[in-house]
Amino acid sequence: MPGASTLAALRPMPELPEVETTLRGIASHAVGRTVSEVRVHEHRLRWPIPTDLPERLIGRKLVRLDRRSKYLLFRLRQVRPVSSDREGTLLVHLGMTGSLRWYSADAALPARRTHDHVDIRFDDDGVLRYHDPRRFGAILWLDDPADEHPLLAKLGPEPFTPEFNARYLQQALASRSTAIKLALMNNAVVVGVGNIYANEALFRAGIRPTRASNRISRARLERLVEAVRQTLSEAIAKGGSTLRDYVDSSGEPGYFQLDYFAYGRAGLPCRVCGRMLREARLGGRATVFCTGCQR
DNA sequence: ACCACGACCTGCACGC
DNA sequence: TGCGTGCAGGTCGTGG
Repeated sequence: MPGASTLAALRPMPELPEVETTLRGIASHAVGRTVSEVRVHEHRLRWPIPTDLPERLIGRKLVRLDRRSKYLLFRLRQVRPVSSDREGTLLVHLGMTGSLRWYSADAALPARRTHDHVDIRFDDDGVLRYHDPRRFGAILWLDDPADEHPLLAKLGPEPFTPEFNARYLQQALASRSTAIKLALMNNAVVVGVGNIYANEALFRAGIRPTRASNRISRARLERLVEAVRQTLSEAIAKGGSTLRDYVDSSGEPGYFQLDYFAYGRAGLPCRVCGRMLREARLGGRATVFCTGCQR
């Protein structure tokens, strides 16, 4: 068990693996259910939760649950009072401290705690509860086609699709002299890479976070693409890194965490070469790297 | 067109 | 002990 200060330094946030883990946890319970009740206790998130959210959701059946970038997209189709092809999308973003937890009907729903902002009840009496201390998250209703919504329209490729490859990256970065770490975290370049995984992927790829984006060889971009995928997929496989605030959809405090090479390790010896890891600030974010392993 | 940075928000660690 | 300060971080919006 690491000391308390170490834990604090390693407090992960809902990055893509955590969002993916949440999706998988919820989908098995909620898909196919119809919304029966919606309670909004606090509407002040990043944007106000629409006041008509209950009437939008009630009587609609969750037909699919998708993820685009770090957005969870609940596809809902009208079934009551009359069935129709009307479909809409509930968009949920966890911000930095948000979590969604499913409470099955088998047990009594626990009393609301501080920062429990929304309850969505389904026809089997299961409840999806949104919790978000810092309220950086978002809950919005999108009329279809949701993909044309401004929040989704200009997003870059998903890291696991074939579109995200070294050729694409080289072209996307060709006109950018900005630091590669900032480019990686730019959602127009590729989605789903936040601060933690940007640090880790760059370490694994052997690329200095401050390096100019358009000064990286194709071969090294190949390595970067692989590093991004490996870092994310390892984290997903481990159930998402878990942090103080983040709880997965069943409420288990995740004890899974990537063995970080860089993130949160400034001043500690590099696990590969032993040199002391350096810290810089890039775009206001903690940036950790090894002067020996990363060029 | 591009880029840097402020703002949003709470909880926690830290120093005086 | 208690208080003030800074940091954590996703991402939109703004100003350069």
